[in-house]
Amino acid sequence: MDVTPILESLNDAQRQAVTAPAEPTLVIAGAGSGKTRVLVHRAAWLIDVEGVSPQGLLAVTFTNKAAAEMRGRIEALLDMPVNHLWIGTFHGLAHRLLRRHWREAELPQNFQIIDSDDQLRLIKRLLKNLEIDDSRWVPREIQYFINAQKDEGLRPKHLDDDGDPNRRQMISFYKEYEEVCARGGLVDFAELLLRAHELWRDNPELLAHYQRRFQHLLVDEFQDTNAIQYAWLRLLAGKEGVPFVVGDDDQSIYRWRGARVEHIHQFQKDFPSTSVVKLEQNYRSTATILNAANAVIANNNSRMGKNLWTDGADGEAIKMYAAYNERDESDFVIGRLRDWIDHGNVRADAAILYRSNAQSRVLEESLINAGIPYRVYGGLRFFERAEIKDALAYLRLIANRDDDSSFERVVNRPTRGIGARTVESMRAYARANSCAMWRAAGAIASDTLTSRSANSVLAFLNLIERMARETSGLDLQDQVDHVIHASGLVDYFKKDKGEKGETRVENLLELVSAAKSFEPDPAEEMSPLDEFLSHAALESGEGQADAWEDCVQLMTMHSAKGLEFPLVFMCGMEDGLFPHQRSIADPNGLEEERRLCYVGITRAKETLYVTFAEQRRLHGMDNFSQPSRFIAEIPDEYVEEIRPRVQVSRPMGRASGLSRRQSSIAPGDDIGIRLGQRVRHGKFGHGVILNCEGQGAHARVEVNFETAGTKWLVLSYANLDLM
DNA sequence: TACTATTTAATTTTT
DNA sequence: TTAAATAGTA
Repeated sequence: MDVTPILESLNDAQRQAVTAPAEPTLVIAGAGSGKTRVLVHRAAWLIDVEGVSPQGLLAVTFTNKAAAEMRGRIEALLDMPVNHLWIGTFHGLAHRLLRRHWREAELPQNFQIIDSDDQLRLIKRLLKNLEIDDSRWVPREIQYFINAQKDEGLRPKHLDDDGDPNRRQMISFYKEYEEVCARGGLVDFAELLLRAHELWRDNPELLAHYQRRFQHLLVDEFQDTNAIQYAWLRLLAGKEGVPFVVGDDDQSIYRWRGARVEHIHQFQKDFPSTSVVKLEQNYRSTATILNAANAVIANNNSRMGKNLWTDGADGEAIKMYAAYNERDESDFVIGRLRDWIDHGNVRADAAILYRSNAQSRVLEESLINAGIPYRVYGGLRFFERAEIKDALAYLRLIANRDDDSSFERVVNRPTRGIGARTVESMRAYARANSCAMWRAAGAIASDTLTSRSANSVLAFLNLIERMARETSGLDLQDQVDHVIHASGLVDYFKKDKGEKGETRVENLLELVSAAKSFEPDPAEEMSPLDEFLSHAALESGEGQADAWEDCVQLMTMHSAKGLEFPLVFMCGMEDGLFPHQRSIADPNGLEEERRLCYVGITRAKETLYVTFAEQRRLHGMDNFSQPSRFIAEIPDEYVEEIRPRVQVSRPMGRASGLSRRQSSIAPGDDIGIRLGQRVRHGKFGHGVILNCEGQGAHARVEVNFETAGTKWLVLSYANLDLM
């Protein structure tokens, strides 16, 4: 067996990981150190060299994208398709198990998956049913509570209210929610994982079967596993299994979603024979960028400890720009971007990163003004669009009449004279008789309702039945095509004037082609429609279809994880924004923000800009802020400050700008001032510099004083103190 | 039922 | 500021 292709391109540490013996292995893989490569080569090594059957391997990721990439790269490396290799997301694999063993999992065969949006609607509906004031009990918080419990593997029966009435109410909502889901055959994301775990836990023979089958477990982004995912892995690994997990404790940025970095430590306790391999050589960034990242993350406690290095060049300094306000910041970014593009670079190689989505607005405006094409990541995804969800709801209702979520979604969409009151009486009936809306609708239509609304309701029921009849036996795409028309959705959106309606109709037609290109897996014992619906829930589709054009990339630092760009701007580096206000007080929160900063810095391959605004309009109010503490954590030697456009004097060194050191401004003094600089005047008190002009002894500044208003002052006389 | 005025709240988001 | 959700009105 020639192992050259699998090993030749690897460095020592990577090779050590890839060829590790069949024992639990923990790979700590720094940013850009070849994490995916190690996973891919490990799989190839096991199959090609160790002779493990592809069927004996299970590879788990968090995103569909990562799963697809891994499969593609393994196949490329082995030069053959590996169809029987299970690669998927935690949710995808859990789903597969539940479909196969729906009976043991105590689920109806045609259970449907609901996404977070469906889940939230369902909770709101539930509150209405219980006649609960949803300003006192916020649906989002209930949703968060339920998911947090499920992420921890807890059912209502495991929960204790500790005498806390608030908690007690939450638990009862959780219980209610479960009952509604059970009645409708609905499974949310967290439920997929929890059920799959219980399936194995409660069916030892089944578990034994999978334990025998999957000897080798490959896990990507291990630092992001939540309790239930980890428990699931541990069950599967049992005593004999060989988990091979790859992660980076420094890139754990999803604690708020249940991810627990601690699993990295726990893993070594649970599998005492674990060997640890650290990948620290970085192939992405310049030494300067890596040193900066290392320095920042070194401020965190409780790390595994790791230092990225490269045998490449130092590269250019990190550029820091202190903007006057967010407008100035974005103008600066766009100016630099223009230069860069003018030098023959590709727009798509540049990324603008920010902490929160709201920051994109100003940047977008500047980009539009400058005529630079851009793309914002993280918008609504295809399957999340309202019109698509409408169409899917019809399809789901055809597949499962008991799906109340879908029923309520489309019962009056397009409007067909079934108003809130009618729906309300259906709800009441359904609640009183513990039955689905579908049956309630039938019952009250023949009973309680006025003939007019009864007719409307019957028409709706007939419509669904008719569509079910007419589409049975059709190909998937014909089913979808038929439904979007017969339901009246297409006509309904056509009526919408302007571009919006057009886009919606286009999207609906796009859904038909999505169905057309969808390839059901013959191994799954589901109808193609059920499979398509599950696919739609589990894989919400790409953000935007037109990923073609060469665009500057805008995204949050969270969404940037895993990506890399030659040119990166980190914008809005201000305390309060980044680290975010809501994380600053809590040490754990702050450390997570710092990890996010680490993620951001390590996205850059060659050039990194960090910018902050001294003044920023947030929620319609002007706020003054200090540069992010993370900026101060980057050693001076790696940073070059970019001068403001106004030439008052030299920009103050970083030390003076970022520390509390005070200094008086004297004429001719080299230590100058910047726009946004806070100052104090003997008579006018505290203020902020808005504008500057002139040089040396003639230099004047415009200062906005907190109490005295805005004034122009001659620097040499004003005797301002820098604050 | 649909449109308009008012109120409210404001990280990050795989699946 | 603004977007979304709700309440009120035609």
